[in-house]
Amino acid sequence: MAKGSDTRNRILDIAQDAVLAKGFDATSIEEIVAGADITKSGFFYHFRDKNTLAEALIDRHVKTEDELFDGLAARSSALTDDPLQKILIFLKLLAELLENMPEGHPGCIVASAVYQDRLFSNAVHAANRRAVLGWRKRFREMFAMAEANYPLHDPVEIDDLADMVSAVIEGGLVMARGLNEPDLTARQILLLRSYVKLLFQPRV
Amino acid sequence: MAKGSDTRNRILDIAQDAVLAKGFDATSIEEIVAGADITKSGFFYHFRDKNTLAEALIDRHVKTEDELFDGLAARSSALTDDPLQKILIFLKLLAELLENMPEGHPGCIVASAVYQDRLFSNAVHAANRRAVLGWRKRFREMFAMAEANYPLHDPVEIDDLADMVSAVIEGGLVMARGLNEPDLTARQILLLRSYVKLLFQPRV
DNA sequence: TGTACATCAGTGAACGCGCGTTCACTGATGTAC
DNA sequence: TGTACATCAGTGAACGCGCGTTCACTGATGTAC
Repeated sequence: MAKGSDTRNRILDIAQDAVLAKGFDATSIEEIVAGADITKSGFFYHFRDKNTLAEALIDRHVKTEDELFDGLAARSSALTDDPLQKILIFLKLLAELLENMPEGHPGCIVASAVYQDRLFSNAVHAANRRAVLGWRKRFREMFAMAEANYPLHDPVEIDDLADMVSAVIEGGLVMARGLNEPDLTARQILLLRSYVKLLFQPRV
Repeated sequence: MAKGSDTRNRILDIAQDAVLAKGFDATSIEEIVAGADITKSGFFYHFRDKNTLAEALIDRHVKTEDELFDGLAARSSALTDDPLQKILIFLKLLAELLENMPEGHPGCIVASAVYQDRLFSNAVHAANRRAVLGWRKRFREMFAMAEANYPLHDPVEIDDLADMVSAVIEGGLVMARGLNEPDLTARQILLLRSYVKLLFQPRV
């Protein structure tokens, strides 16, 4: 009944949930195939081995997240022409989105892989690296536009600022999990937004 | 020759390195005892099971880190009486410290456990929670002192600000690992410092 | 000071179970002529 | 339109290995009388 690519996506869905809940290593192929209602050999038809699953998981996750960020950027661009306001709206929308996303926020898969990296193949390592560099590039462009229009009130590197978006998200997710306070990440994003405001915004 | 507590600490040292390198699950008791030059049964004399090792690892790590933070706080207190300056110096010292600590920074063990938590017993979970709450309490006190003396230039919660220190450290470590840029974390701390300055410091 | 017993810090061998992976095979669908 | 072959999306059984854990035992040190 189900086509091959359906099964493959079902495997990825189930695997993602499990990996976010308890880590890649603790997620067995056995439990994935039980959830997807296929046999273990069915799994190996779709993925050469467990590393290939990890790679696919990261790549798909990054793609989803990129689309999500693109959407937020488009929405904030539609609301203003000012590059600084665009960032501030973007961060506000991001915080709202994270607040309404109690479990399984984006970012986790990458962080989760980062903390087990010796375990993984170079391909997985590389996928992770691409993901983080992609975030840096995206946010750097946003901040560079703001910097061109507004003088910084403190001399900081735009690249570092770009990384701070990812760092605050990732760190927020770690804290949110450790404390079981799902909205902690959103509040951290709003603090970052406050920083951006103080850093760029002309003083009254 | 070696006393019991020496062996125990040797086990913890070796386990910590391995856990930071590849995660708790991927670290086998076998490899730990090989490094510590004892037999597997020797390990089980010191730790009832693998969960108990995780607990001990977190607790010891938190203790070390608390002492480290206490040291930085004492040094910055010695340099100034002003509560805001104290925070700024503290963050500067922290950044310097992280810069000179290429591998195995503090914070990792907790984050690493956070991302595999379903795997662990409640005791491990609780140890992690205590750790994060301890950080919040420490930094909240520092920021509360500053707030009492300086008006905030943007209305933010002191508790969130306190969490931001931990979040930026944890997030920075994730990014640093993902990109293999060890000094990324230190630079993120300095950005946080810039935020604190802009948020509290009277404008000229 | 000597003896008896207890505790400490382990050893060595064995266990069973779960896991990732392989392999030969299969029924349904697609394609060529 | 029918037949032959190929590909797709799996099944089912078996594998071997590594892992966490257990258990009976041991030599060295500490303590009581």
